[in-house]
Parts: sequence; structure tokens; C-alpha cells
Amino acid sequence: MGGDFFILGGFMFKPVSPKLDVIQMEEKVLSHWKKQDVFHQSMDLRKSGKEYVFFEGPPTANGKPGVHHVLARAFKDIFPRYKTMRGYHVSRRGGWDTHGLPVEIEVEKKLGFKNKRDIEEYGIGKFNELCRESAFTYIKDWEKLTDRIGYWVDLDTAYITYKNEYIESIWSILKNFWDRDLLYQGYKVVPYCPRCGTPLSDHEVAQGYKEVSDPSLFVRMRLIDKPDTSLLVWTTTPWTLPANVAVAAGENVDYVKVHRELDEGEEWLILAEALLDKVFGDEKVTVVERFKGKELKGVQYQPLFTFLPTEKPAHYVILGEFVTTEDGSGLVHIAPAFGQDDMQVSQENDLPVLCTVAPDGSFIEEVKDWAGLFVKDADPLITKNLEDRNLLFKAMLYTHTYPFCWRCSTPLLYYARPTWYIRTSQFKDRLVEINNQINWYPEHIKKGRFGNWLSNNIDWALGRERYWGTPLPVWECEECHTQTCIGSVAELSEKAGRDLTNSDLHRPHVDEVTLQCPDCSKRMHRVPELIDVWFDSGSMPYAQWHYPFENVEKFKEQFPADYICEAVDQTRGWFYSLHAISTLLFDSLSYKNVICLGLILDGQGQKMSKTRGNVVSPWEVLDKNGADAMRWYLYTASPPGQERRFSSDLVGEVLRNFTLTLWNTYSFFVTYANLDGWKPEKGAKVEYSLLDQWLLSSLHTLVRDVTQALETYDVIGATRPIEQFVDQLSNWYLRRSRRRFWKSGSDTDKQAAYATLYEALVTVSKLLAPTMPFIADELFLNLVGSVEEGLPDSVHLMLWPEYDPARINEKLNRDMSLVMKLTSLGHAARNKANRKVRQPLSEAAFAVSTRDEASVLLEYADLLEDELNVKTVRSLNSASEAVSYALNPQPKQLGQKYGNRFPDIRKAVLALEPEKFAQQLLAGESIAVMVNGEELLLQPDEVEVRIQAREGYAVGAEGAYLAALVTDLTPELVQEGLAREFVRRVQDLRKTAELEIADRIVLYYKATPGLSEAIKAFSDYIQTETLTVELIAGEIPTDSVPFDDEFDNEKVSLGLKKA
RNA sequence: GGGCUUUUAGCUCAGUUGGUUAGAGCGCGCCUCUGAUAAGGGCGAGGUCUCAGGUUCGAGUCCUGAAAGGCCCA
Repeated sequence: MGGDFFILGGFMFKPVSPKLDVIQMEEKVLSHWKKQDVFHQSMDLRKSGKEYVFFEGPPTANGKPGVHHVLARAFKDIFPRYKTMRGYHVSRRGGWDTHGLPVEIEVEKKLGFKNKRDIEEYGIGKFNELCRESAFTYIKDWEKLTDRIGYWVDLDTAYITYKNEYIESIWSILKNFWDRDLLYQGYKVVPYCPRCGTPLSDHEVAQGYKEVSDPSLFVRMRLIDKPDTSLLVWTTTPWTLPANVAVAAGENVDYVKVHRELDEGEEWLILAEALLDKVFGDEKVTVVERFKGKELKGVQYQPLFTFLPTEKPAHYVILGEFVTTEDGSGLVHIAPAFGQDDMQVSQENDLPVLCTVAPDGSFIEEVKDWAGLFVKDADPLITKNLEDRNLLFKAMLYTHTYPFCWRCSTPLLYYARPTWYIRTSQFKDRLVEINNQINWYPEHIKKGRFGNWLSNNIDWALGRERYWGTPLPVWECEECHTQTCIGSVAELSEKAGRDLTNSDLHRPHVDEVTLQCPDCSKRMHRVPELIDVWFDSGSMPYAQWHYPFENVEKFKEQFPADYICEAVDQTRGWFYSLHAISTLLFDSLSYKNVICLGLILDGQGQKMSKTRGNVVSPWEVLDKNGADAMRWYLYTASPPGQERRFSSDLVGEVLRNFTLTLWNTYSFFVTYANLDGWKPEKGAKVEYSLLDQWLLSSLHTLVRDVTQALETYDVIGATRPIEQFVDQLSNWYLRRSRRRFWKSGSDTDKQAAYATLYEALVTVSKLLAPTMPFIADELFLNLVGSVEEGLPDSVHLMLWPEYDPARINEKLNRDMSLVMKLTSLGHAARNKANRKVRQPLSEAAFAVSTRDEASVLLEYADLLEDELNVKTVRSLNSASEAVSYALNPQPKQLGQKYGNRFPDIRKAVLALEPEKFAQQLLAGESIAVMVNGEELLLQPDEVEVRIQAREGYAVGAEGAYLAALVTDLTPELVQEGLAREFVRRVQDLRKTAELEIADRIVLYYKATPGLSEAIKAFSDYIQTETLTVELIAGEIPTDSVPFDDEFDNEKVSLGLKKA
């Protein structure tokens, strides 16, 4: 070292400590953004730019945000930031989902309610007010988290689904559907929660399947004609038996009648042949008859129960396609009110529907024995009743998956209810075709999960019999049942005959609005249903602008979205509702690109959920490692579509390996640039070294690759390469360049080093802006903001870097990776020879595989010599030295060329004399091999020449590459080694004495003779390295900083004083 | 039950159009380098590529089947 360290011209970057307090740094950047309102600036700045449209899928703020929300928000953030830097205008309006059962459930819990009746007694108005508040219970947590992770979304103008304007937009969409006859009321057996008193949507049902044991009953249904003969019928829901109207048999299923001896008398049972063993087990029964299912058709049996009268013929055998012989008896009990198949087959056969159960899940009065009892609780009583009447053949437990209410865990009933539907199935083909225009990441979702879902589309069950949600705007006449759909507040006002502009569109207020029936002039009341909340969020492209009542132009500009992003659980949720509504409404897609994220699992691979209690708080991670590291982990850990394990430790790794590496490179640059008073100058002529050119080539390659990745929504491709680059920047470029920064004065080489490192850091700060917005801005503001006047206040207001193809030099990139490989082999050789790097060696020789590579060796000789601490390097070109050759037939080339003759060729090549043929191959000649009596000419690229170390030599080798070291030491080399050991001690001492990097010292030493001679011989070197002004042999003064050590059989005492 | 997806080192993940010695990072042990670094370098331990068949001269990779995990739908 030994430069002149003083400040030139007064210019300085803001000094940077190598120790990074990442939390403090991020908070400082946050407050800078806030003070300058950088987010809004970033939008205002691009006002005249092209629009890039992003839709925010609205979360509900009635729960605390978790890690999975950070995941989604991190991915949502990256492209709007990137596109802004590409010159686009990206308005990012936030949104809140506020309606729906989850909100109601929270309020019910708070109030201690058990069912819907409690809500009605409490008052729907009061209840809904609580829901309105509850929807924003954790809004502060959401805002705080959104802010802290640097997710730029406009929450000040966020749309809110409970606003009248939002609801009115939805009404206009529904009215559109109504006018086109796409909205209808139907009756269907639906999964129904008796506690919540509402049917559940398919996706709600799917969330609640549990494995349970239910009673499994085989019952006798005695034939009217022959009472000792019974149909053996199986059910797992005894409570549905009082509603039985028929038994279904499979048309082509084989059935048998068997004879059984009983304690008292005998009986005959009819069941499917395939199930004989399962039903009777070891019991011996006699098959007395065989027949197909169709022969059973119309056979009448005695009903088990007769609580309700049957208005039509019932209790006979019908045929059903759904009958299987996997379980039960092959004869299926049919209760149309309580099963989807049952309802359908009953309609086809004109059977009566017996509804024995009230909406709250209890038996109705007519079912005298169990009236008022919850049906599932009645199962054992029904079983007992059948047993007493000798109608029970066998009762067991049956383990299967059964749906439960996803919120309250009540077992669901399949239950016939009237409900409202949208005719989406009519648009199945368009849904599929339009989906084909969407870019899905990962791609398999498009044809797979989402595509399959669309091609099996069934009508959207829209109705919800609840309280807090968007009311279905259909009014029905109490007298003649004429229905009408209202599409706006104005229309409602007009038909109601009073101004309703400022009245709340929620229940109960909207229910109080009655209209006059146009047909019979009686009163029309609103139907009781609300709509599915997914329709709320799926309407956001329109409703967020109060379209079509206002902002028609704005809507057109902001539709469809260029990009949306949510987790995979939204396939049937938001992804579908957006897609279905835009397809039905405009025959259009509503998003062009979509990233579908995998779920976050805990450290053990379990899904994080509140009920499991394994939720990692995002704050735990943010407070420890910061937002950048957390974001970076989420981007780089695994492809976005894949589920990923998550823990705080994994994020800590990012901080240590990536953030700090980058930070230290930055800190190094600032420290030395300030010492040298270096400042970037535009247009300055720079003479780049080979190493500089290599780094710049890598840098421009990086810009190219990252840009391309972002253009194709490839987040891993946009992040992992930056990590690699920073690693090479720090651990190769900077390590190899340190001395260029230390040396005195200011020559062109030093200028080049500064210019190169500076360009790399500034460019990396821009490349990191979308992904690590905090550290990116910290670097940028100091590196660029300190230098240039009149620049924007943030890297996020800058334009994305362009790469210069002329700077990309593929050969240079290849050459340098060869050099890195060779140094690595050289280090390995040193290790084997037990020669530490500080000990200089006279020579390193390398074997490479081509002539081109040999020239690389010469070109980078200085670098290799310095890195390996050897005096000379050369290439090994004959087998006479430390190595021998081996021939390695290349399976790829030879296999493709010769197919199944390859094994023989391989054998033949391995049997050759390696040394002789290796020389031929290395000279670029082909070689002749005899294979099964035929001579084949093998080309040089078909047989690799491998170099192997001979015993006893210090070599490192891999594939065709090898490094060999001359390990003999001359006295000069030993002395130089000692001098370096000595320098190392002095440097340590400087550090312990807490000297500044540029401080000069006076050094006293006393050493054993060998070392003393080395010190004298290398005194210039020592003084330069350690900034020693005076090097004094003799006694160590008592007022100096002392140090004693022993190495290589030498002893030394040191004393240091600041000069 | 169906669809999609995953399964590679203790952990997190790569693995090109199939090519014979399956890699990286973290963690662990030993050594080493260092006046930017919380770091870097080298060596080592750690793998029946979930399993079973098949295609092929050759399978982590392609095909069939199975198992386990996950999500979605019944």
C-alpha cells in the first residue's frame, strides 16, 4: 500500500460503514420515500407513458396478514416497479374485500351467536354495522405491513366492496345478465350448513372435507309380494331413510337372491353378486337365483317409515347409472331431498320428494319419533328403531371423507334448496377459448387445473341466504310472483317512487324498499338472497370505477389487466370470477398475464394455518432480516408456482450471503473512492484492463438476461443471476483488484478499476430496484445522487438500464471461467502438497484441453501467478512430467453415431495404449480402432484425452484440466515466505491497535536469525505493505503496542507506534 | 374417486435434446486466505435420484404402474 490518501477537490460520497444495520437502513429509505412521496412521483412522472395495468386482488382485513400475504404482495410489486422504470404509467389501486361469511362469522363469534335466528333477533341492521367495522379490524396491520415490505399500492384510493357505488356497479352487471336471461332461480340439492343456515359454494365445501366414521347400515326392504324376501339396501346416512322413496339398481349389474337360515325361520335377500363376500364374510349362504339389475325394475317394497304421505307412486326399484358395486350392497337408497343423484333420478322417474328436515337441520314435526332432533344425532335412534323391527341386517362403522362447514365445522347436509344461478355453462366454449389467450405462470395451470375446471363448467350458484353482502337486486310480487331485476339506484328510486340516492343498499334497508307490481299492482319485495362474495371481487375491474355510471374512459384505459398475481387457491376463486364475469359481459379476458403462486408451508412442510398454530409472523422475519432479504428469499427460493417451505433462518441466509456481500463491495468502493477523492466523470476516457472488460461483459450479459426474464415474467431468471454476479464481483473481481485500489497516485489503471466497479454497482442498484427496493435505493442515492445534480430522488424514478451488446464478449466470459477453474485446481494442488498460499512457489504448470485454452493461460499468466503465489506459470504439453493420459470415449458422440455398437467401441478404445493415441488425438488426428474385425476411424472430438496425476506429484485435476506445482523451495523462496508471514503479523497488529487504513507507523522488531535475514532482504516490500516509515531492529520500546509470535521455527517480537 | 403438481445430500434447491464420475448453497469436520467482508478458497464426510416394471447400446431424464406429500374438484 502506501498511496497518498488525501481528499481531492472536497468531493465525497456519504461514508459507508462495512457493518450494515439493515433494519435502520430500510427505515431510513422508507422515511425518504414518504418525505418525497416517491411512490406518487413514480406514477406522476410517467403520466404520459403507456399504461401498464395491474389489478389488486382484494384481501379481507378482518384477519392479520401472514407470510403468504407477503409472498403475494412481493410478487405483485415486482412488475409494476419494473414497468415504471421502463417508462410505463402504472396506477396501482388497492382494494378491500369486505363482504361475506368470514366477516359474519367473526362477528357472530364475538357476540356468542349460535345460528341465524340469533342474528335476526339481534337485528340485521345492527349486525351489519358490526360487520362493516369488523371488515377493517386489522386494517392498521395491513397498512403497516404493506408499507414495511415496500409494496407500492395506492391504499388511499383503495376500492371497497361495501360502498354503494361498488354495489351499484354489480347490480348493473346482474341486470345485464338478467336481461339476457343468464340469471335464473332453480332448485337443487346443495351442500348446506344447517348451523349457518346457508348453502355453501363448491369451493367452500372443498375446504372442509374430513375423514370421519359414520354409521353404515344394511337394511331390509321387504318386498310387498313376498315379505320373507328383502332388498338388502345400504346407507351411511340413516337420517335420510324416513325420506326414502325408491331403491336404485344398476341395469347391467349382476344380482343374486340368497337363502339364509335364521334362528327363527329363514329369509331371502337380494344384493349384487360382486358384494356377496363383503356383506356376508364367513357366513355360508346359498345363492338361489341370479339376474341382471333391469329385472328388478318396478319391484315394490314396503317403506321403512311412513311419516309423510306420498302423493305419487313410490317405494319401488328404479335403475340408476351411478350404482356401483364397490361398497354396500349394489342397491342404493334414494332420498331425493338429500342427494344430488337422488334428486335427478327422482325427477326422471317422477317420484315424490319427501322433505323430512327443517332448514336448521332438525326433523320436522311430522317425523314424530324424532321431531326437533338434529338429524345426525338421530342416527343411533333410527338404527335402534330398525333393529327393534327386525329391519336391520347389519350395522357397522364406515370411514370416508365427508364435508363439514369450513367455518363452523358442522357436518354439511345435502339438502334441496331454491337458489339463484348464472348460466356460465352456456359460455363454456368461450371460457375455454378466451383462457387460451392468457399467459399462465406456471404454464400447466392454463390447460391443467384452470382449463379442466372451465371445460367442466357448471352454472355458478350465486345465491347466499345471509346478511352481510351485496343484495341480489331481484324483486318479486307477493301476489303474482312476477320478478324484476334492478340495475341501478336511479331505477330503484323511480320504481319505488322515492329518492333512494343516499340510502344504504345493504340489508335490512334495501329490503324495506317495495315496488309496485306492473302486472297486478300488488307489492313487490326483494328476494332474500345475497350474492356470492366471489362475484364482488370478480366485478372489481368495473365496480372499482363505478362503471358504467362514471369513469367510462378510465375503465377502458384500465381494462383488461396486463398482470395479476395470487396464490393457486384462487383458481376457482378470483381467477375464475374475474374470467367468468368478463367473458359473459364483454366476451373478453380480464387479465393477460397471471402468476399463480404456490402455497407457503412451514419448516416441516405443513400448510400454515391458524388452526394448526404454525403460522410464522412476517414481523418476526422483517424485524430480524429486513424486507429486502425476505422478498429476495421469496423470489429466489423456488419457482413461484411451487409450494415452498419457509422459516426465518432461510431468510437470514440471504442476508449473510447476498445482501452483506453486496454491501461490503459497496462499502469498499465508497471507502477507497473517498480516500482517493475519485468521482465518476461522464465521457472520461478509460483504459479497461482485461479483468475490467470481463466484469463489464458479465455486467452487460446480466442486464440482458435480467431484462429478458422480466419481460417474460420469469422471476427466478430475474433474480438468481444477480446473486451470481454479485458473488463474482465481490469474490473475484474485487479480490483480484484490491491492489489496484491501494496503490499510490492515480494512474489510468486505478481510474479504470474505479470506473468499472462504479458502473457495476450503479447498474446492480437499478437491476435490484424492482426486487430489493430498499438497498437498491440506498446504493443509488449515494453513488449517483451524491454526484449528479438535478437527478430524481430515487432509483425508482430512473429508467431501466440498457445493455450494450458491444460490451458482451462471450469469449472473455468463457476464458475467465477457465482461469477460475485453473486457480481452483491450483489451490487444490497446494492443499495436497501441504503448501500454504503464503509460501511462494517457483512454478505452476497446467494442462488444458485445447490450443485456445493454452493461449488463455499465457494471457492471464499474471493473474494466475498472483492468485496462486507462484513465480511462473506455463502449460504442460507432454506426458513426460507429472502426468499420464487416459482415453475417455465420449458416449454422446459415439453413441449417437454408432448406436448399439458403442459398448464394443468403448471396450476397444479402453484397451488401447493411452500415451500413444493421446498424442495423436491432441495433435488433432483421428485414430483407428479395430472393433469386431472392422476398422473404425474415431475423430478427436469423439474421444476425450484425460490427464491423470502420476503418483507422488502435487496436482489438482478435474476432467481434462490439471494443475501441477513445483514444490521445491529455494532459500530465496523460503525467505520471501517468512517475509510474508511477518507482514501478516504486522497487519494483524495494525488492526488490534485500531489504526486507520492510511496511518503510517514506526515498527520495532526482534527476531531469530533466519527471520531477521528475511526481514532485511525484503524490507522494502515489508515497509510498503504495512505503511512502515521506519523499520527498526532491536529492543521493543515500552511505549509501543507489543506483539509476540512464533512460526516456521522462528520467533519474533514486535512493537508498533503511530508515525 | 378424478384433475393438476411435487418427491434428487441433514436442510433449501439445480440438473439442458436421454450419454456412462448427479451438482450448488447452507449446515458439519479439517486445512487455508484476508487492512472490504457477517466473508472467500481447498479437502472430507453425506445420494439404492420415492418404489416396481418397460423402452434403449445407455434412464435422475422417456413410457406404464404404485406409494407418499400438496392443492383443487367430487
